[in-house]
Amino acid sequence: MTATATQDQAAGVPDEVGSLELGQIGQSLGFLLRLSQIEIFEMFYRALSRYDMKPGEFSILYVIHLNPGVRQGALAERLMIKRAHMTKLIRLYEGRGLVARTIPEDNRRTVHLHLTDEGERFVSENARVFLGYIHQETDRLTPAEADELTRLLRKFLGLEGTP
Amino acid sequence: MTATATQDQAAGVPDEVGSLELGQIGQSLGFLLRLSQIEIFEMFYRALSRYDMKPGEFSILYVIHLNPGVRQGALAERLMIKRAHMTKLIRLYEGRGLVARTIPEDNRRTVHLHLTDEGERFVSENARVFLGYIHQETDRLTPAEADELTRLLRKFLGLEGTP
DNA sequence: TATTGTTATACTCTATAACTATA
DNA sequence: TATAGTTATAGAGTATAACAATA
Repeated sequence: MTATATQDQAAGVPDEVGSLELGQIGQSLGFLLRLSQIEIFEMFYRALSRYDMKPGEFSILYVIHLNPGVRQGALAERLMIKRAHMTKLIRLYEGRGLVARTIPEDNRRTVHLHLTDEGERFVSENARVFLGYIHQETDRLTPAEADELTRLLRKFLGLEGTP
Repeated sequence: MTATATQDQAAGVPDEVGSLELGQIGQSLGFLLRLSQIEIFEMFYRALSRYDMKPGEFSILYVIHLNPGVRQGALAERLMIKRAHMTKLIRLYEGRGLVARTIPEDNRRTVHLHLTDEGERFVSENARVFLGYIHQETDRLTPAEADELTRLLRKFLGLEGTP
């Protein structure tokens, strides 16, 4: 295929998408991750757009749900969201009545987060469809391959052995 | 670890990042891809920031280099970049003297792209360090695991068997 | 002096839709 | 009428730096 694509170009034949040569970029983890993420987002919106819930939004609320009282900075670090950005997001969820912020007496610099009753309701109402979707993400792979893919990504991220 | 994190929270013990419970989100391909991409970008800028070259920028020029005369829309589709966005990028590279646009006589709706001499020079000067970087992306994995990871991502993307 | 969160600002990427030229 | 590219506009996500409060 490599030779063909280049020959076609040399011969002035208009290429089509499928025959486009990617070279070593096609083996780049960064390139493949970018394409995969776009693909996942498109799948997500095809499947779940009617639920008016973004992946990032649900993720943050879900992790607060699993870790009531989590410190805002720790949440940001784990989710690789900058602290300044996390402030905006949390204030947004607070404004929507989903998250409550508390400042503990023993360290008044920190902010602890938990879900309001409405936030808990939001998570439990959406968890089934959202978490169910997670298992459909990898339709093109066998179950064993899907497991292996997540295992490798977790190892790449140094997430092995963590919850 | 699941029980511990929750217990700690219930006991009011401030959690730290490493003990944060991610639940099923930690198995989500979308979540892992997002974190992995951030990680790759950070590695990239740590390693290559002095070269004043962004991954996306090099990718586009490299693929034009491999497919001289490629139609702009085909390039956009393959790289999953919206046509409107690709127009801006190509105009930018054209303004920097790296890319030339030609409109073929037989179909004057289309734009064919190729690198200028300076564009070719840019790619050949940067290819070694950029493509060399690609092979360092997966330091935390064994070579076999890195191969398997890219293979699985390519299969997920339906890129198997394409160049 | 270091940590935690906040505010302000700006930039990149991307989406959408309307538009032009061409087929 | 459909296709390819362009233009204009807006929004999301994120980065940076300066700042305040607290330790």
